[in-house]
Amino acid sequence: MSSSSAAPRRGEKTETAAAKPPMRDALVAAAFQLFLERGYEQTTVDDIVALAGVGRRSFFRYFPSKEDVVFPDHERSLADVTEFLAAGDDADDPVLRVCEAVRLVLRMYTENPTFSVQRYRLTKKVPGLRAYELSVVWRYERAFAEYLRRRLAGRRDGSLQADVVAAAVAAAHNNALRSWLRSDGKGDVGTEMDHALGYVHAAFSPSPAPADPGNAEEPEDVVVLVSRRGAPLWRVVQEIEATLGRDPGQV
Amino acid sequence: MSSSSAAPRRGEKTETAAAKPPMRDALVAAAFQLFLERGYEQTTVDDIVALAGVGRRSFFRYFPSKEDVVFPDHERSLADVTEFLAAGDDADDPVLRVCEAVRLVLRMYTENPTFSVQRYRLTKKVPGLRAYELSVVWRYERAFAEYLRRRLAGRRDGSLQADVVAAAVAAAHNNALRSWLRSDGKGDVGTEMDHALGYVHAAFSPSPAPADPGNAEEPEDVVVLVSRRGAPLWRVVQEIEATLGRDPGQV
DNA sequence: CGCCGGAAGAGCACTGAGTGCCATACGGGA
DNA sequence: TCCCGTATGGCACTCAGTGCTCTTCCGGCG
Repeated sequence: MSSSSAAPRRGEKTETAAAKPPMRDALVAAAFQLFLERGYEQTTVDDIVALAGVGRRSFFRYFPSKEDVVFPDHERSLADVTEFLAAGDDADDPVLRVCEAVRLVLRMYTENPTFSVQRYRLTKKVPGLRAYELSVVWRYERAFAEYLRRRLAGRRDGSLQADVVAAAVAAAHNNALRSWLRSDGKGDVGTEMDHALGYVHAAFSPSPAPADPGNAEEPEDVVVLVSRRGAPLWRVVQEIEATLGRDPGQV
Repeated sequence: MSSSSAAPRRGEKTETAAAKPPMRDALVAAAFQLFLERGYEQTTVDDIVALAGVGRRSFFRYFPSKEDVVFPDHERSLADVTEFLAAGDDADDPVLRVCEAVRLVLRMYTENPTFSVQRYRLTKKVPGLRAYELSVVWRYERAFAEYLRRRLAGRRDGSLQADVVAAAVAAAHNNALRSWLRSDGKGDVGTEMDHALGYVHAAFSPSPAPADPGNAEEPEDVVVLVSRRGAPLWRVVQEIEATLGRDPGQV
């Protein structure tokens, strides 16, 4: 019901990664059936394992906590994202690379729209699940920020830029995703996501100094002119400082 | 040890809000003493109440969960932030208003540096506390985003801008705050915070249409020119679209 | 002076999540 | 057939969190 595994026979070991045991899927299916019937908090782990016909101890072998059964694919998705970022070429725009990475996360949601919508309804109602989802999203954001920190190393305010851009990309992703989930998975998320990411990318001057000259990408020319009157003076000074410091020699 | 209450005598009711019972502070003090001695997870609630000399049930009267005792001031701080944002004039720059609001959060940390540093060391080590802190930060971010959503209503991509700006402001705040906490509370957080917020504010063209003409602030003139070659065409189109759509008539 | 009523706390029993440990069943290889 | 590693089931236990009741304290009031 939940994931993409296609009937791995028991005991079969695929050469690359672990084949998903059917028990895991059975637990997810049983859990969601009960969660949708009675609600998350009204369902105990004993109820789930009773419906799935397995022992209680087995549940916690597959899911470290009751909350984990609601997000069965995030571990793999997070691994995909970090791998994707680690495999990146040093020539491409770091911000764009993160935008590409966040589309991997989106893909995990769109692979199974009905499941994602059901889960969204759950997380919207249950505070505990909302908190858990936050910690999941935070791990993606950390992966983005650490990648950007590596790529922006040496740049002035590189650490700050990494954190802010990672948060902005994640927020844009969440905005488009939630809009899509609210509409029951109808509409074109991809386009909406690109629009949101385009907004973020335009807001932050990307302009990486390409390590490999002669590659396909040329650095962007960005001009930012900020003029303010009547505002608190210290604010203006900081804005100018930040604008100038964002990428020296470019403004 | 923890908060700012100055010995409210028992039974005394201040006219405005609830006077803080000393038991609450005693519980926080006992909890932190044990947390620092043996660690968070190695300390049970029974240990805390035994040290504080109160009944176990009383602990949960003051703190809904064991995690809450680590963040005893956030509820008040969150209330301050929402109140501050609700009291805002419709004339001022919404992004700057949020930047001011986030300084209220910073103030809560700087009011008691040693306490904040101790808590930072705890949250850095304990995953459960990290998750809890995320949910706390998320509530601030939601307050920012909802305020911005109100102020940017009607604007194209107003909801998106609200989410992204709120996330960026929160990320800038966290970046400066964490840097300060890592250095044991030494250094000038305020300046660092202003620098980070200035970066965020410069990245997003703030330009509110002032509801009250003739107020102190004039709208900013912002010109953003993005030129890219060799990049995926759809990306360029989205960037231009996002840049143009950010505030019609301004670019 | 004694009674009363509400608020704050203590004590207790209970549910449910999560863990450690051991027994058992299955399946492949020697 | 035996052996061994793995997957699973079955306890028993700790601990967070909750509902309930009883007590205590305190201020007001007849």
